[in-house]
Amino acid sequence: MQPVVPAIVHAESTVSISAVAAHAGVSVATVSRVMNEQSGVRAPTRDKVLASVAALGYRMNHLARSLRTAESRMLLTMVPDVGNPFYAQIVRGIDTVAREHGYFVLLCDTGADEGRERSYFDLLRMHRADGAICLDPDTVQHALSHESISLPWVACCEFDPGVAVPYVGIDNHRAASDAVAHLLAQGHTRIGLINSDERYLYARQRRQGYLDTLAAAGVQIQPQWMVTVQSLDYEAGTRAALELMAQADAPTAIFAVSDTLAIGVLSALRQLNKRVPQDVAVIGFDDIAIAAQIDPGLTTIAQPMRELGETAARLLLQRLADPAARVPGVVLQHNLVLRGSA
Amino acid sequence: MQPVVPAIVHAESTVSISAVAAHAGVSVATVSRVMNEQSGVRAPTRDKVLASVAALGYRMNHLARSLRTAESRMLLTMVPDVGNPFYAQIVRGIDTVAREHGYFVLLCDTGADEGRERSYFDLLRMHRADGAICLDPDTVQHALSHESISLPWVACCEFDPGVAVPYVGIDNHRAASDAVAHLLAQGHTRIGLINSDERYLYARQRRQGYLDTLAAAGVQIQPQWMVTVQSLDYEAGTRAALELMAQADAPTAIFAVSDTLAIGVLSALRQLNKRVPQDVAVIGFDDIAIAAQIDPGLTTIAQPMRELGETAARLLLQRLADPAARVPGVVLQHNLVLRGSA
DNA sequence: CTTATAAATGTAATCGATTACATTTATTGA
DNA sequence: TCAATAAATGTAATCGATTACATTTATAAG
Repeated sequence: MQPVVPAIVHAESTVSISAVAAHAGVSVATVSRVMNEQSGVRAPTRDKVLASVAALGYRMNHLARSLRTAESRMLLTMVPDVGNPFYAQIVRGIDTVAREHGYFVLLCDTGADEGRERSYFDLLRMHRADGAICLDPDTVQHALSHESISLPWVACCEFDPGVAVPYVGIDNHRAASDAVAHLLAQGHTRIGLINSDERYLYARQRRQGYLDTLAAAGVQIQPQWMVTVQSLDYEAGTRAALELMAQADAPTAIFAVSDTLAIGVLSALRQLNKRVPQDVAVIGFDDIAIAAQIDPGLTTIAQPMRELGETAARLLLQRLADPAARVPGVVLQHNLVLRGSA
Repeated sequence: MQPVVPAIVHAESTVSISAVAAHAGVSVATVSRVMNEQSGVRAPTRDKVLASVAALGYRMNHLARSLRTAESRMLLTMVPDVGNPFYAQIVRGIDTVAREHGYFVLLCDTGADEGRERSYFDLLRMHRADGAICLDPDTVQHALSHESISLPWVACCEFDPGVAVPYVGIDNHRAASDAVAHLLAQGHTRIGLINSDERYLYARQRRQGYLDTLAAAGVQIQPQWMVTVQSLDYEAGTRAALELMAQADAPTAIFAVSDTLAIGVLSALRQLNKRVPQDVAVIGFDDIAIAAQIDPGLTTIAQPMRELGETAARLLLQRLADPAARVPGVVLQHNLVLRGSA
């Protein structure tokens, strides 16, 4: 009944280099040379081999090669949350560069959990990946630094200054400062901060940028205007904003360290019948695609997400190519994108 | 100056099973048995081995094991666009189940490109992954079906009915029908459709659901109210909506087959000073997280994204465990989520 | 205290590639 | 045409695990 597939197709999966060699009447060494496009094989021989390869449907077993050559051509990427558009864009950047260089990306969602991260790091030790890019909180990185300092990995966005690992990121202190300065320039002095989990270096740096800029402007800092959230989803932003606005002396502007949080904030303000930006101004961080779509448009600090990913991948590749080389840290430019919300 | 790491750490990467065996004074077979928690090793011997493992910092080389056992414990996941929140959620579902079963997920962004997909499928043939989950358009799947029918993979969301491959998805025809029926019930008769690339089965099915439901209601179908877009980003939705609304006889309701498109539609309507839902009602598809955050909230057809991913992973695992078993197709429930936009 | 039997451990082949080195074949110049 | 040399090809060790089978050691029964 079912008019199915010829038996030969099923055989595909078991064709080895020696089968090809036998079929072509040459040695495995010759087949290997052909497969790797090495010189020193006469054209007729090469053709014979390629014909056998085609006839048998041979695909090289990469495991065997990796075992022998001790490289897997996989790049491990550890992100706290693949679902977050910010990380998704970075991953695309990594993927682009990796593909260009013949690597595949093994994407792992750690949930910023140290245990998961540790288990993923093992993939490096087990030679299942050649190198890793870590986007997890620097505190998590730090916890692992003793055991993994000698492993080939780079840090992206987050990095522990005490760990000698190549990294790429932005100047978070300056970026936060720019955001707050913009709010100050608009006449706001009651500025709230919705910050994420301070295990993240960026959270600590942005808070400091916030504090320093307010201080420099001679604005009194109110601890109750700073709230910390444990996750970056919309609801977290909403909850934080409701908390902030419930205060007698509520802020007139809110700086959220992530666009997802900021969008949650906008929901909260709508719920409270506050107009944005007239009653409360809102500024976010990252400039994810949705920021331009909502109403009002979200004013935010743009990070070069693709470029962050691409750079991280390049740094890693560089390190793999020359493990001895001193790979520098690189800081990319952010910039303030003005839209309707502030 | 730099008070760094003891030399032993660097040695880690080269410790093999035979080194452990030598250190512990046993054979490699015994070490292997201990590592795999097999019975038949006396406690003192086991302890000796484990002590050596710890002392040397041994990590098994998974490549070698995979070569021998012919399994890599990797699951390949091919998605058209990792950046789309819909796919991101599905991926998380896959990841959860994979991890539970000791598998890692190799995530590949194909951009719905047949060539890329083909090259990724090679990972299966090269034994770098044990099985694959494919979310690409069914036309792409179809193009590959001849060569890959015998490979262990399953289809998620998209599937080619002509290819005997396990799949999980929803009833797109019914779902679209539900959406259109809701708009009809609200009194709309001029209903636009923003559909995506019809290489996708879901696009064809949803269009058919749209057409059939209108026909059943005795509503005249206007071809110019159906527009097709090539990508699912917000801008595509905006452009499509502008095109739709530029017509003399513009629709009073728009059904977009993706929430991202629908959000783009809302932008367009705002630009045109149309009120939603009073002037134009909008209904989306997927129920991604942002749908609940915007104003007005997006009425949409919810897909069980996590569950789709989890089910796909389970089907695949099932197939790997018993390649002979006839794995059925499974259809999950969608449901209409009413918010402000329609 | 033997011996039969069960349990623990060891030996060596194997997975499928790569590659140093050995051997065969082709090319060149006299 | 033949030796000398260069080029092509082959042989076999190797990567680091698993595992069937062989061997040694422990336990039980008589």
